[in-house]
Amino acid sequence: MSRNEVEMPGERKRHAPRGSNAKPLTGIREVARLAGVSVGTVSNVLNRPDKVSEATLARVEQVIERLDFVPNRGAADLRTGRSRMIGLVVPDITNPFFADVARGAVDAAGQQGYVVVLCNCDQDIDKQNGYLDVLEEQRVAGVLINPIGAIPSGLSRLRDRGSGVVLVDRSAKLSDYSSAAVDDVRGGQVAIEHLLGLGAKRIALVNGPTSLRQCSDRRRGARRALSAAGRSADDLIEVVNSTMTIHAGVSAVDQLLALDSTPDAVFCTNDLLAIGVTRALAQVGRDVPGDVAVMGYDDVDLAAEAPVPLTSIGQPKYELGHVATELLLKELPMGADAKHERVVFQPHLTVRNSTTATP
Amino acid sequence: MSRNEVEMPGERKRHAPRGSNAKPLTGIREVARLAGVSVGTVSNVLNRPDKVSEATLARVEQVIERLDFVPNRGAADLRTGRSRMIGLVVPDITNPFFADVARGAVDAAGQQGYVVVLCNCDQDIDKQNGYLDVLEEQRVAGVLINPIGAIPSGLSRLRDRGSGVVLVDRSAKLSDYSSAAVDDVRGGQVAIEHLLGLGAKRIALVNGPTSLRQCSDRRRGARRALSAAGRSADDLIEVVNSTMTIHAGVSAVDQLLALDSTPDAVFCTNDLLAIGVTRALAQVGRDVPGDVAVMGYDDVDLAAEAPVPLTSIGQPKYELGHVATELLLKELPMGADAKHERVVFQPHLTVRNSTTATP
DNA sequence: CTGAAAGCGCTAACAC
DNA sequence: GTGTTAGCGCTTTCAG
Repeated sequence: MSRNEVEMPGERKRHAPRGSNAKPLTGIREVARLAGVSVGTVSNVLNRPDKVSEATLARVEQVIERLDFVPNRGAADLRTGRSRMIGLVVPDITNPFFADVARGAVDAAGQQGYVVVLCNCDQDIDKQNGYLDVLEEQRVAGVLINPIGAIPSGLSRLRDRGSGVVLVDRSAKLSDYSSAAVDDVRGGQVAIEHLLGLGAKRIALVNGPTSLRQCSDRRRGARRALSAAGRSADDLIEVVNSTMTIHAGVSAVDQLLALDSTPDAVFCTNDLLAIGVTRALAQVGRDVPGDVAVMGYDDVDLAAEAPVPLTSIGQPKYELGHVATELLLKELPMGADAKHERVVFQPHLTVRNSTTATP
Repeated sequence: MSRNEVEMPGERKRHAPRGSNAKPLTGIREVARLAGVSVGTVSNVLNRPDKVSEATLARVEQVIERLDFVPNRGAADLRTGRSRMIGLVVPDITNPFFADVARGAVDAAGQQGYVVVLCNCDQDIDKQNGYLDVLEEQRVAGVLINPIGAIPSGLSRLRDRGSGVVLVDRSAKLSDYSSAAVDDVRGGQVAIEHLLGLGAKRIALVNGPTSLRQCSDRRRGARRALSAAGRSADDLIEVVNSTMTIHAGVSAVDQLLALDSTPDAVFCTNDLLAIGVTRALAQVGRDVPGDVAVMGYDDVDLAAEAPVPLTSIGQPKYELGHVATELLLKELPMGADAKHERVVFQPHLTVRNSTTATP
C-alpha cells in the first residue's frame, strides 16, 4: 500500500494531523476525490441518484465499490437531526409474548431502514426509567414501550425532545400517546361465549393475579359475556392464583372439586393453568371435554401439543409489534402535532379437543 | 381479526422557551453560554468532572439541570470515532434460547453503557447478511452473532472497519474470532453417563436433524460416553426426527417399540421430544422411569412441570450472552491486534423423576 | 447538474 | 483550570 499525497485543490491546510496518512481515510470525501467530483455530488448519488447524470453516477458508484465505501449513518443522522433508531422497551424479552412483539417490531423497523435497540427491564421500573434516559441520550427517533407501572414521566421528556412514543399492549385512554393493544376484555368474552355455546351451565374462571391488567380484563370480559347471555355475572366461579403455572392449575382443581357441584366448564386465563387443570382433572377421573370443558389463553405452541389439545384464545403478537412500529414511523414526520391513534387487535379463538371431542 | 382505529385528539406541549431567544438551541454550547464558561469546560464536567473546579462544576451542573440538557451521544460518538452500540444477530429471538442470550447480552452491554440493537434473521441468511450491512453503516462497536450457516464474510469487513466480533454458541476453531459457546458434546456425554450410572443396558437416542450442529454434537457426546464406558458406540439405538416436537417424540416411540427388545433408557436431544416420548410410553403401559428412563435437553421451564418431571441437561443461556458481550467489550480497546479467546460453558444435569423415581 | 461552504453537537489537543 | 479551535463524516442550501 503506497501512501499517496492528498492534494486538495481548495487549499485546506489548516488541518495538521493529516500530513502523513496512516489511516485508510475512507469517507465521502475520499470517494469524491477519486471520482473527481465534489462531496455534494457523492452525497447525491447516495441519497438522490435520480438527480445525478448517468455518467457521474456510474463513475462515483464504481469508486464506491472499489473503495468498499460504506456511508456512516451516524454522521448522516447527526447532520439531518433525526436518527434511524427506535427503542423497544419491554418488561421481559424472555416472555414469549414480547419476543414475538419484538420480532414484529424489528421487521417493521427494518423495512423502513430503522434499527431497534432492545431494552429489557426485567420487570424493574428503575431499570425501565434508566433505559428511557439512555434512549434520550441516543436521540432515538422513537420508542415502543410496554410500561411496567404507570406511564413513565420519561416518555414526555422523550417526546419533548422530538422522539415519537407508542404504547404497546397498553391502551392509553387518558394519556395522549398512540398505542397498539389487544383487547383482553374481548378475549375473556369470546372465551365464555364459546363455553356458553357449548351448553355449559356452571362455568369457572381460573385466573392469575388480578393486579395484572390482562387478568382483570379477561375476567371483566368473562363476566360481561355472562351478563349478555342473560345470566348473573356472579354465576362465575372464580379461583385466583398468584402464579400462572401448570402447578397452580393443578391446585386450582382442588378448590373446584371442593364445591357443592363441580363446574362443567373452566376458562383459564393462560395455557399453563389450563394444562394443569386438565391434568388434575384427568387424575381424578374426570374426562375432558366429556365431563368438563377446559380452555386456555395465549395459544402457545404447546397448546396444540398438550395431551388433550387445548382450545385457546390467541393474540396477534407479531402484528402487535409490527403495527406499533408502523404507527410510530407514521407519526414521526408529523412531529409535535401528530394525531395519536389507538389500534386495537382482536384476540381469536382456536377450538381444539379440550372443549369439543369432535372439533 | 378486525382492527379498528380510534383517533385521539393530540395535545402537544412543548418545552418552555429557552431563555428569551427564538431558537430552542439546547446543546453544550447553550449550557456553556448560560453558565458563563466555554464549551470545553462543559465537555469536561460531562466526561471528566474531576478536572473541573468545584465551583464551576456546581454552576454548570445547575444550568444543565435547569435546561434539561441531555448530551447527544450520537454526536459524541461521531467525534470520538467509536460508537456505543453493539449488534446482536440471532436466527430467531422467539426461540427461548436466544431470548435468554439476548437478555444476558443486553444486561452486560448496559452495564458498560452500551446499547444493543436486535437483529432477528428469521433463519434467513440473506436477512442476516443484510443486517451485517446495516450494522456496518451504523459503525457499531461490535457484533455478537450466532451465524446461520458458514461464518459470513460480512464479519471480516465489519472487523476491518474496526468493529469487534464474537461468535455466540458457535466455536470458531478455524476462524480467528472470539467466541462463547456451550459444550454440546459434553452435554450428550453427561446425559449418557447419567443413564449408564443408573444401570441402563439398552440406550436409545431420540435426535433431531443431525444437520443442526447441536444435534450432531450431542450425538457425538453420547457415543463417546458409551465408548468410554467400554461399550461399543454402535450399541446406541438411534431415531432421528426432522422436527423436535412433542409429536415427533410420540412417533419416535413407535420405532422404539418395533425393535427386538425395547430400550430401558432414552436420551432425547430436547425436552419436547422427551415429553412426547414419555407420553407415548405411558400410553402403551410402560412406566417412566420404572420400565424406561427418559431424559431431555435444554431444561426448559416446562421440564419441571411435565406430568412426570423431566431429567434434563440445562445450558447457561443468560451467561452465554453475558460473557460473549464482556468478551467483545474487553477486546474492543485492543483493536486489530486483540487476541481472541474462546470460552466454553459446561451444560449441567438436573435429575428429576423421569430417570429416578426417588430423586 | 455540480461545486463550494456551512455546519449538526460534541471532544480533544493545545494554549493561556 | 479553562478557553480556543479544528474537525468527526455527512447533508444541504445556494450559486454557477
